[in-house]
Amino acid sequence: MIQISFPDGATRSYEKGSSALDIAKSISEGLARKVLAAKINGEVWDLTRPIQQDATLQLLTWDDIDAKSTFWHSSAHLMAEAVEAAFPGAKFWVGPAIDKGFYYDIDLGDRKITEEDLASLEKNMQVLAKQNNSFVRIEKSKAEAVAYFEEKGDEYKLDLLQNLEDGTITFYQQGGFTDLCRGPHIPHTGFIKAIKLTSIAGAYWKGDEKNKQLTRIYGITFPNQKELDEYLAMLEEAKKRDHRKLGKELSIFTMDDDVGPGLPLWLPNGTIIIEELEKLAKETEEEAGYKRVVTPHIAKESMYLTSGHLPYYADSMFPPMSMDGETYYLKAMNCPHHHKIFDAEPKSYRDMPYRIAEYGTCYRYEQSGELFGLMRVRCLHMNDAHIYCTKEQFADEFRAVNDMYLKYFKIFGIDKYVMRLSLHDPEKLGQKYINEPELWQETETLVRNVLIESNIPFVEVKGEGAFYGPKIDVQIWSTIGREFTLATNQVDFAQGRRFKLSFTNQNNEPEVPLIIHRAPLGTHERFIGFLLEHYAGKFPVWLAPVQAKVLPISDKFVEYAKEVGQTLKKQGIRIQVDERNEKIGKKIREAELMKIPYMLVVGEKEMQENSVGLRLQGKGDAGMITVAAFGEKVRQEILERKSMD
RNA sequence: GCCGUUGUAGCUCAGUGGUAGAGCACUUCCUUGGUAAGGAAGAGGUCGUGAGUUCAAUUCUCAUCAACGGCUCCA
Repeated sequence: MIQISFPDGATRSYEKGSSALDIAKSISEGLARKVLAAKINGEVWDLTRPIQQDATLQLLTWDDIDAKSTFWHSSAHLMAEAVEAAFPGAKFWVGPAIDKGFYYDIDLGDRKITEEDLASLEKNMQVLAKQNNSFVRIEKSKAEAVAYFEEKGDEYKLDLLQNLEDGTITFYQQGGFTDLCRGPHIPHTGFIKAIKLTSIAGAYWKGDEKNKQLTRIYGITFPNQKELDEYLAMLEEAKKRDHRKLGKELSIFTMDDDVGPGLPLWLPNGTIIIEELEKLAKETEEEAGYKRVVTPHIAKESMYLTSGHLPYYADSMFPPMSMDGETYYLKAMNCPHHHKIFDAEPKSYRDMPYRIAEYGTCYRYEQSGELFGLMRVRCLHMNDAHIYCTKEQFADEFRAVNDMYLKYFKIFGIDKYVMRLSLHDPEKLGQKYINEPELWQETETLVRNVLIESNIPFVEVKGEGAFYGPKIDVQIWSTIGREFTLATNQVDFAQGRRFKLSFTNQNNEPEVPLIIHRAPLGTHERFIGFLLEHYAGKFPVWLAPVQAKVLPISDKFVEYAKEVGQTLKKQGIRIQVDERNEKIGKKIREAELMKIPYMLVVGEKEMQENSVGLRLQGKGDAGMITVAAFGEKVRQEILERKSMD
């Protein structure tokens, strides 16, 4: 007998070799029908795999994230079975579960799969699923496994095998499909009731662009049709929040073929948001002891050789231009210019920390396939600043920058983000990272400690650092699930020396400053793209391009509406008057669609009482209010940069 | 940059080997209406661009540009 302990603390005895499914059945038949996989001693197992020793057991149903992964991984196998039937000889690389669904990378040889094929694959998957084929775990020795795939001529699986240790290799088989696979899997295909193959894409083998491109098919499955329908409906909802769609609807920005890809044109509405953000940044930075600077958009090649950017990033800078025998580049970053400002006048320890800030315009030649609305562009306006400080000042300065981030996030109500401590990869020292192993260690520890001391939750990621030092990136996800770095806070121990920057310390010796690069509001492009999605276009009053719109009931009240408009405009409120000869319902509808926070309906009653009929966007009629009281209320909300309830 | 898809009016989208259509938006007129679309008329497109096939191309072929879904990249 073996002892099985359950999550609630209970322990029960079972016969040696019992499976998790046997145990589930012993508890209840209903549970046994629902359960998809089991966690044995914290490791996810097939339900049918015999348990030979005492263990802790957790039965996993659809609600559990590990069960979903198992379910989707099994669905990938089911899809592979359908693909193999439709494209005999197809070779399979890997087919993992992902956040939402699964994919499989496939080498189809010369054949091509099209969107139309997806429908027939889906149908065949339905048929195969209904056969309730079991996922059978088969153990083989490595030699047997190698022989099997050599016979099959499958170089992909042979490659996978190479990296596996000698010993037992597991295969899984369902219906007519067998695959090298670590598992685990759900008991049988019958659980998969609702299937949607979502897209076809190219994907480089092993993610390396020098390798052959495989065909990747993405899909998602559910244990019932209802959940699939809900999922598809949710995707539709997400599309409505897409900043590209909202940006057009709300006249925030536009793109034009003649201007060029990735070069957004900011329309008047978008420009208002830009200016409000800059106002916020300038106030905040002024308060935090930054000085403002302005630098040119171009610089000579020599400066980027000094900075060390050129060898690392030449490919993603716009090609150089030649003038008077000199080579110039459009700037892709502001730091070298700022270093030159630091260097323009001699500095002593009394000048430190020296903080300079600029909304710098940068140009980056992002690969054409990478451009994405406002989130990934070729012309960007960065909320940039550089802090030059002594080693002793570093921790305080770095902490102050983090605090500034948190202050901003509070204003914008940003709570869904991940702070990522991005470190170097020791294997790439000298290639992707400056070859200073000890300095890396030292600064990474410094940054980590600041985060720990400030009680900021974070994750560490190797190989994501800048070439000159570690950094903290704030990661966000667009409504369609793409990941972006919204803001960044970086340490730089390299450029100070490269630019021969120094200050005179208290011992009258020259000392190289540490540099902090920071951009809490990221770039206008990405930040506004993010805000559009974050607020679903419903900007708080202080950011809203039009803060209130006066809607006269009929022509008779246009004069009064204009008066109200003038009064509020004088108070600094961004206001419009809808003078058109339209019914009030239509004026309201359009103001609602433009997501204008306050609609001021004016007619006979309001005119007599020097009032407006207040309507709140998305909430409806809020009753009468005097013009004076409304002006006071809105001025206060703007001043506080109040977020909408 | 790579794989795949798409490109028709300001927007959303139909459609055809014989030089194009709807709804909304726009203009004018009628209507003066109290909280999400009042009515009528009108104007608006060299069908992304270039070349080829054809008597004839928006439609077929090729190239190119751009957008979209991914991959790679992201100072």
